[in-house]
Formats: sequence, C-alpha cells, structure tokens
Amino acid sequence: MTRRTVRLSDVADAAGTSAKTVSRVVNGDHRVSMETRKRVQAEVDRLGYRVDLMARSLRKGVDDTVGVVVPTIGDPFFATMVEEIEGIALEQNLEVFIARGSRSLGIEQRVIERMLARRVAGLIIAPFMADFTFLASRNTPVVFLDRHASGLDADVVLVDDFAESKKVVHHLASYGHTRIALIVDNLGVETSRKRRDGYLAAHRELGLPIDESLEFRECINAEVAEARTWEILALPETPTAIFSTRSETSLGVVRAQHHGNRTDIAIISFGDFEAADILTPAITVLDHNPRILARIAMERLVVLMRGDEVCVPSETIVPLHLIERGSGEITPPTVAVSA
Amino acid sequence: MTRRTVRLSDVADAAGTSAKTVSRVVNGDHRVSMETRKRVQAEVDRLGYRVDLMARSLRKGVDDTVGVVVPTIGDPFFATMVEEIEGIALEQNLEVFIARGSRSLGIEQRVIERMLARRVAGLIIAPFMADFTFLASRNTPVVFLDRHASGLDADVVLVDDFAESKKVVHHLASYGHTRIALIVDNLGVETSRKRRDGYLAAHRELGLPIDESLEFRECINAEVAEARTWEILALPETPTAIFSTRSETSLGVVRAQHHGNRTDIAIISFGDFEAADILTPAITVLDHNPRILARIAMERLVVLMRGDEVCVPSETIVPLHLIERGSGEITPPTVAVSA
DNA sequence: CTACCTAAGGTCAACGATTACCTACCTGAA
DNA sequence: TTCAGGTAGGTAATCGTTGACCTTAGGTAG
Repeated sequence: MTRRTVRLSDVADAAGTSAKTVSRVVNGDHRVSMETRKRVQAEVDRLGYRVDLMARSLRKGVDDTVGVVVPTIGDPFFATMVEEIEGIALEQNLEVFIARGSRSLGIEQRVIERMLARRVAGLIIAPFMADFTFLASRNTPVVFLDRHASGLDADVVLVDDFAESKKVVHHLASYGHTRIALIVDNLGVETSRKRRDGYLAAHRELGLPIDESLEFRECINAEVAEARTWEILALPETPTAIFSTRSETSLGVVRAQHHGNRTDIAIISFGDFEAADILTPAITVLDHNPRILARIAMERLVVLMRGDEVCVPSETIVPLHLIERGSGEITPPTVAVSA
Repeated sequence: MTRRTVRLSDVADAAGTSAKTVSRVVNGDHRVSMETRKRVQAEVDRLGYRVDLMARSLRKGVDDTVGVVVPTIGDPFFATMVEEIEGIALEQNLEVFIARGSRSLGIEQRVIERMLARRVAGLIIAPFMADFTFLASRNTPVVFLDRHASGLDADVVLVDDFAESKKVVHHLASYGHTRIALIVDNLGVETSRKRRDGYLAAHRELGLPIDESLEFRECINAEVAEARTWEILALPETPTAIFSTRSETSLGVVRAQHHGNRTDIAIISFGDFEAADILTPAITVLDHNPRILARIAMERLVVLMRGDEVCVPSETIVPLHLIERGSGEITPPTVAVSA
C-alpha cells in the first residue's frame, strides 16, 4: 500500500526516456514529439505520477500559493471574503493559506513570516494592528484589503470609512436625530478610527452637539456591544439613534434592543448581516460587500504576481450603498421630520 | 533590496562553521557547544536567516501543514469550524490550507489531490459528495468532520443526525403538530439524508401520516429555502410547523415567514444561527456547535500525525441540545397541547 | 597502556523537479 | 555544398535542508 512516491525518473525509466522529457510532457512543453508524448503520458497514467509541488517550488523559488491573513475567520464578513479569494485562487491554480491575525500582539507578523518562509507567491492581508515595515525588504507581492497598513506602501482595496460614516450620520440627522450613540471597536484599528472620525465630522458639519458619553469604544464583539447597548438603554436621557460601526456589533445592539423592547430607537449598521432584513424593524445598513473587495484585491494580486508590468501601488475605493430597511428611518419621539 | 535569500551556508560562512552546525543550532539539536551556539545565533540574527520550509519539507518528505476542505467557507458554520482548526494548528506550528469542496462535481477530489501533491501532514475534510476511495492508497492521516465519507475507513467526528432529527419532530409533535413540513438539501448529502430519515422515522413512531407534498428537497441555500417556504405559505392546507434541516436554509424560511406575516407557523432549525434569538418569535434550534466538532477532529488528527500509536479509526458522536426559544413551542391553531 | 565512550563538529548525498546548456538530425536557402 | 535554424531530446548542476555516517579530542575504566 505505502508504495514509494512515483518520481519523474521512475516514469522516465518506464517510458525509456529521460526525466527531462517526462517533465516536458507533464508541463505541456512543445519540444516533444506526439509519439513520445503519448508513450510518456501512458506511463504517467499507469504509474499514477503526480508532481511533487515541494520539489518544484524549491527549484522555482516560489510556491503557487497565496497567503490570506484576516483578523477573524469566523466573522461572516471575512469568511465570505476568504471564500471569494479561494474561488479565484482555484481558477488560477493557486493554493490558499489561511491565518487569523487578531489573536494576540505580534501574531500577524508571526503568521506572515511563516508564510514568507513557505515562499508564498503573494499575500492578501486584511490588517489588524501590525506595522508592516518588515515586509518592505521582501519582494513578495502584497495587497491590503479593507484597511491601510502602516509601514508598507502597497496596493490597497477598501471603502471610504470616513465619508460613508458621515453619510450615515447625515441620514439619521435628516430624520431628526440629534442624539446619536456610536458603537465602535478599538480606535487603534484604522477602520474604527475613521468611522468615528466620520461620525464626529458629520456632527460638526451639521452643527450638532458632540456628547462624548454617547461614544462607546472597545466594542470588540457582539457581546460587548450588547452590554454597552444595555447601558445605553439605562441612560437617563436615551439617545434616539445608534450607529453601529461593524455588522458584528450590530447584532449585539439589536439583540439588546429586542430583549429590552426598545426597537423604537433608530439603528444603522456599517455592514449588512444575515437576518438584517427580517428583523422588526428591518435594519438599515451600509452594504459593505466583502466579495467585491476580495475580487478586486485578488485580480490586483494576480497582476502583481505575474509581474510583467511594473506597478505603482494603487488604492481602490469601493463606494457603498445605504440600504434603507426601516430601522434607520425611524423618527425620534416628539420631533417632526426635518428633511 | 531584493537581496538573495540567506541560506544556511551563508550563515555557516559568516560564523566560520559548517551548514550542518547551523542547522543544529536552528533546530535546537544538543550536539553544539554553548560557545558555538551563541556565535551562530548571532549571525542568524544579524543576517536575518529564516529556514526555507520548502527545502525542509522536500527533505523530510512531509510538510507541516493541514489541509481543510469544507463544502462552503462563507457559511458561518464552516467558517467557525475553520477558525477553530486554524487556532489549534497555530499552537501546533502547522499551517492551514483551505479549499471549498462544493463548487462542482469532482472538485473535492481535485483540491484534495492538490493538497496531497503538497505533502500535507494531515487532512480534515467535511465531505460533500465525493467518494474517497482514491485516498485509501495514500497514508496521509485523515479525519472526516460532520459527515461520514464513502470509500474510506477513517476517523470521523459528527452528530447523530438521525436521532437528533427524530428529537425535533417529537418535540413539535408534543406541541400538537401533525403536519410538519421538511426543508432539506440534496439527499445525496449524507447529513441531509439522515435528517430526513429521522423525520420520517419519528412520524412512523408517532403514527403520524406522512405527506410527501410537505417534503421540500434540493433546498441548497437560503434563497431556495425561501422560495419553497413561499410555496408552503400558498398551500391550501398550510402545515403548522416547519423543520429546517440546516441553519442556512432556516434563514430563508424565516425570511419568508416574516415577509409573509406567517410567524404563527412553528419552526425549528437544525443548527443555530446569528440573530436566531432576537427574531420574534425567537427561533428554537438544535445547537450544532462547529467549534466542538472542530476541536475534537483536530485533536484526533494531531494524534494520527504523530503516528506513535497505531490507531483504529474511531467515530465520535457529539450530542446536541435543543434550545427552546419560542418558535418551536408554538401550538397549532384549534389544537390543544397534547403533552 | 589499551579499549571504549561521549561530545562537538564535519562530509556527502539525497529529497524531486527544473534550468541552462548541449547534441544530433533534418530542412532549406545561398 | 555549406551553413543557419528549427526540432527532439539528453546531461549535469542546482534549489536549501537534513539524515546517515565519519572524525577527532578528551575522559574513564580496567
């Protein structure tokens, strides 16, 4: 059973030719006559030969793999992203390495170093917190997804967190809201920081008072967001709307709203989530679609990996649409719609 | 910038020793004096040497990687599974390959063959439809997750789909339901088949009539399930309960129920999903937890990969709990609760 | 003083495929 | 007739690391 691996030279012996010729047949090189090709192919099939990709990659200096690093894999947003990347990778005959970057400090660098040690052909990184200076000396193509990365000037595909967040606040304000709570993750994360900046900027543009007690930071997951929302509901003067800056946290907010019977408070989520359209009221969201981002990033990476064109790092911004489903169009009590 | 890779021999030259000694230092072999070790380590750090994992794996014959094949990556159930696997893999210093198995016919075999060509140290497979006979001649450790696999006698970690499904129908029946619709995927998938078998068996045990028109097959995703549910709602004699055999399809069912204002129909989902607890009514689910399954599977795989014990393939069955949230405890109209 | 052992380190080949570079042979044009 | 050029195929070196095996110096027991 445990028969030794079939090597190129085994096939060559069987076919009465050289290893190089077999290699040519296997790789579709044209310098082989029809006759020889057939004979070799027959032996390949008979012996069940498969290239040893380790050997090939060692010789070639790169491995036909892409490394994907995301903050969390379980999060539907990133899971969908990974699925899309894997699909495109398969078409390109690339294997996909996956790693999570948000476990602990320094973990991103560690998992990326390991991928580099494997000579991945390219990297797609949805950065968490690391500084990527260490990548600068390497010449592995990198595309950043969803967020800018510090320390490395590379391609990046993302959305305009600042402008999109402003849009959300303007939307809520147009329905008469002036007290809007903010649910946001750690501000060390670029996306979180920019979304908060957008929230603040919109307030200034609209001349709305900024109440710092309505800003809830460190909402790192649905549980924390839920707990913060309970605090919000217990406030003497409840805000009339909530802006949740991530779909994961939105789930926590909505959970508290439902369990606390406070679905009268408006909510808009940065990022769609499953069931958002069937809740009562249905949730208004900014449609932050991971597939589109992933597709653009992979297409870019494939170009970089081919390396035939000299590329200047580019930044692609994907515009988002606000899907109005109801929860973002609730008017505050005793206030008429102003616009 | 693009400086050539630092090799073992480069470090050796710099430290005035042999490549083998450097290798010993890097790998923590004891046959090196403290003095030499320090000198070598200093050069390793100075030159920024990293092992070339391709070369090492070629030499060793196996690569420190596990291949993970799941039907879909984006599905939160499998995404969470992958996240758990990746976490354990990192602890064990293993890299994770990810691939989707449900794209098209034969794709599972293809992606697995590719992983084998990379000499993965082990495989975790949540099988879709393939026959795995082709794996029998290899001696790569394999653990199947969530479903049995045909053609290969290997370890498997799963739930008792048959018994758990019976439990669901018994639960609904105890609330007086006699017309229970079934939302099920393609019956070629083992889990789907068994869940349906459990549904039928429970009917027989309870002496309930089996109405084939209430069985909706080929519900491969939320969209199809939603469409089928609209059909259900349009039926002259509507069923009073729905058993959705996958969390993904449950979302579709619930969507139709909500949009069609028919949340009076009971529903139980095989598998929990986000927001299931905040819908109105909240959804009763069988808590099919992917992390537990993944953890057991990985622990098993690690043992197999170490290979120190001769192992007989084992089957681990994880019991599930029914989380009663309301939607499964609705009584049918004009029927009193019987138990 | 011999025989044997251990520690520290080195040599060489091999893992399997590919690249760079040859060798024949044949064709056709000058 | 000769030489350029293409076709079919082979040879040897190499990618970077490690396993099997060897060497040397010194220590220790008998």
